[in-house]
Amino acid sequence: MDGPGGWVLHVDLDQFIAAVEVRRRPELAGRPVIVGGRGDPTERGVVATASYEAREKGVGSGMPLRIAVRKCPDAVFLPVDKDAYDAASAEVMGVVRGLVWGGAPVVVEVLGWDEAFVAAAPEADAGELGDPALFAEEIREAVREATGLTSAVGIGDNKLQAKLATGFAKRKVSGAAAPERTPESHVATTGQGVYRIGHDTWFAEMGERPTSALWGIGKKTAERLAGLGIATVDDLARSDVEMLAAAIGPTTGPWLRRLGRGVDTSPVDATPYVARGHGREETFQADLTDWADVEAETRRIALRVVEDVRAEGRLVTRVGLKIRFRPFLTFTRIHKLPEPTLDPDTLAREAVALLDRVDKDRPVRLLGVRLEMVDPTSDN
DNA sequence: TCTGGGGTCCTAGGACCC
DNA sequence: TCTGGGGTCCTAGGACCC
Repeated sequence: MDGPGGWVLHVDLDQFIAAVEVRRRPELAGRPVIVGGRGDPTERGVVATASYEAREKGVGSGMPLRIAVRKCPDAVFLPVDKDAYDAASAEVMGVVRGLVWGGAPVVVEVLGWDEAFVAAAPEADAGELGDPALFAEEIREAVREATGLTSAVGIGDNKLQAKLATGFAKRKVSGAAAPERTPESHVATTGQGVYRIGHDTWFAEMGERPTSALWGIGKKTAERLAGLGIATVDDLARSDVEMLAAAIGPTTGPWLRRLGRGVDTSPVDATPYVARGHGREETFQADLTDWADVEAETRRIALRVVEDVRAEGRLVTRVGLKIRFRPFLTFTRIHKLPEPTLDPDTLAREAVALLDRVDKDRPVRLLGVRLEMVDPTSDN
């Protein structure tokens, strides 16, 4: 549901991880800061976030730390501190949830550490909502005042549009060139850090962009679409839905076309997130060559995941194993248990048993264990 | 690439049953 | 053997996102 005003807002914190680190260590302000792995750029690991100063040197998310340190040798490297980001995120989301719009507390759907959709509650007074851009500024100011963290806010007629609008808002904040605009869509432009896309401006904003600009279309899907003669959002919007269904899949094909048209009917849903499962995986600093070590590490990781799952008290129905061999060959194996259980030894043995279903002839780079839990909304 | 870790959802194919 | 047609369950992998 989009709420009484029909608007959806999307809040996205600026440089969240780097900002949290700089907030608690102000002496880092203005320096290139790279957060990733254990904070040691000689180890295996990738960049989680790079500050603007590091980005200017060509460092970006997902880049191996060993490459990042070459591009930016004077950067400060910090380990990923999940607990700190969890806490900062809870601070921010608490502020957002406390906001009132149209006389009622807003509906907030948290997307991750640093993002949330916001909509007016069904019981809000539509006549009192006013300009959504003003409320967007109110969100940004409330978050900044309470936490010291800055953000951008996108406004849309649905979640898809709001999410994409935030990207445009950030482009303005970071000082990069604003997206090209038609005279009509220029009207939609609001202050720094806020941007609106609606059905009225969708094709002017998005039509000529590549399909990969859409939320949900990555490199692979963009390439597949290009193979079908679909390069831009306009092309996708005009594509034949039967052809897409046949070429891409009965669910995904039609969904892609809806993306191209800026259509998204999914509601802003404040229901607390319930995980399907939990997993842990670990890339070893040195590949494991002794199979006894592989079994011992699998057991250790499995027991860690059991602890995570036990915290929720839901029984485990499936046990999955992920193994990555040198050089980068990845396999998954999964097994449905005859009976759901939470017994650590049983689950660890199930994980180790899955190792028998892969070849044991190469050094092991990564091991992962995933435990899927009973669906809380059904009997099993 | 020197290529993390935590998730979600979808698809395809095989097994199995009637 | 010149080997039906669904429907459902299970597994492996792909793709995407933060």
